[in-house]
Amino acid sequence: MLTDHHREARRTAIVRLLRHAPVRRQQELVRLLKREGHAVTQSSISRDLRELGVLKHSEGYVLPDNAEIAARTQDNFVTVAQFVREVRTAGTSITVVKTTIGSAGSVAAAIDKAGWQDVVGTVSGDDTIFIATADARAQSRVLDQLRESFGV
Amino acid sequence: MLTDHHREARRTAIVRLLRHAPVRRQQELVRLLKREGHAVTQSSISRDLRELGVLKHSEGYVLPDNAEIAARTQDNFVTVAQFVREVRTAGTSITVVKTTIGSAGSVAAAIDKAGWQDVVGTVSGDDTIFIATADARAQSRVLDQLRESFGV
DNA sequence: ACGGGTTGTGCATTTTTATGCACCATTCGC
DNA sequence: GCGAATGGTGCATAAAAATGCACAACCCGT
Repeated sequence: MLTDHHREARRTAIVRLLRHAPVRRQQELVRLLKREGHAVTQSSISRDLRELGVLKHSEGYVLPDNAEIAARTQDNFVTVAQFVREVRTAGTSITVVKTTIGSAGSVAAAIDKAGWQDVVGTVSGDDTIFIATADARAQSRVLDQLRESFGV
Repeated sequence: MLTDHHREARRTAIVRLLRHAPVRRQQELVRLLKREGHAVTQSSISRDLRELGVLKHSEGYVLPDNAEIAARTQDNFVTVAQFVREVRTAGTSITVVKTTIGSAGSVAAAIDKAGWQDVVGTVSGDDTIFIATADARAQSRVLDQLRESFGV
């Protein structure tokens, strides 16, 4: 049995995949998830979709609105991940996250709420977030977590 | 092979049934439709739902929004039927339709658009429509058509 | 009147989705 | 440390939905 974390990470990936392109069959979703490192069968996917409140249209699966998604996952990032455009390092202590215009505040709030130990602090403008870390090693761990959370 | 009219009448009934209560299986819809006089099998229902753009949620079928429904049926009444509360005769030449507040105009427009020969004219207030007919026989035919169109 | 084309439908089957059951890992209480 | 409870998962299968095919009815052009 895997951990809750694996399940939540998979469900976050499902949401992202469904936003990205139409998926018409659960087996197709199994294949796409496998490509991302999530080994899972159709029966678990069926349960995930039901618990996420996803709808089935003849042309593909449709996500419920963001409020419902947020309520049904334990992932702070699932509803803001879509606004993240780019994650890059600047030197050894600053990590920069670019978002869509106007969304930096929401994304920064989600990062703060995650309470990552390695984050010394964050500051956000309109479409840019600076994340400060103590050193390059901490920066590297934060980068990994950002990439996992936002799927970039 | 039945006529287009039968198909459209059945699809209007499907929309009304799905608004009324949750339906989780196509076979259940077959049964509900049969109760209303529509003899049809699961395979035709599957096609109807696809062509109406209906979505499947784990707790039941979900209608797309009204604009999409209107575009996918040939029925003027399908989107306004839900606002009709009561249909009664007043004497032998007037039929009164009660609607939700503010909706009488939309419902009256749909009746006008239907172009029923027996309708001499209509007048609508905020939540009430008067439909004039030449005589009791014409009134009876209009009543039948109203009941069929609005499912009351 | 006839033939061809189109469309709706049901039957039977295929495909897809949901679920019962068993197993395993983790957590918690004693 | 151990046993019980809980929860996630896959396997196999049941249930549900989608679809290929054949047929029939209607419409239209000749």
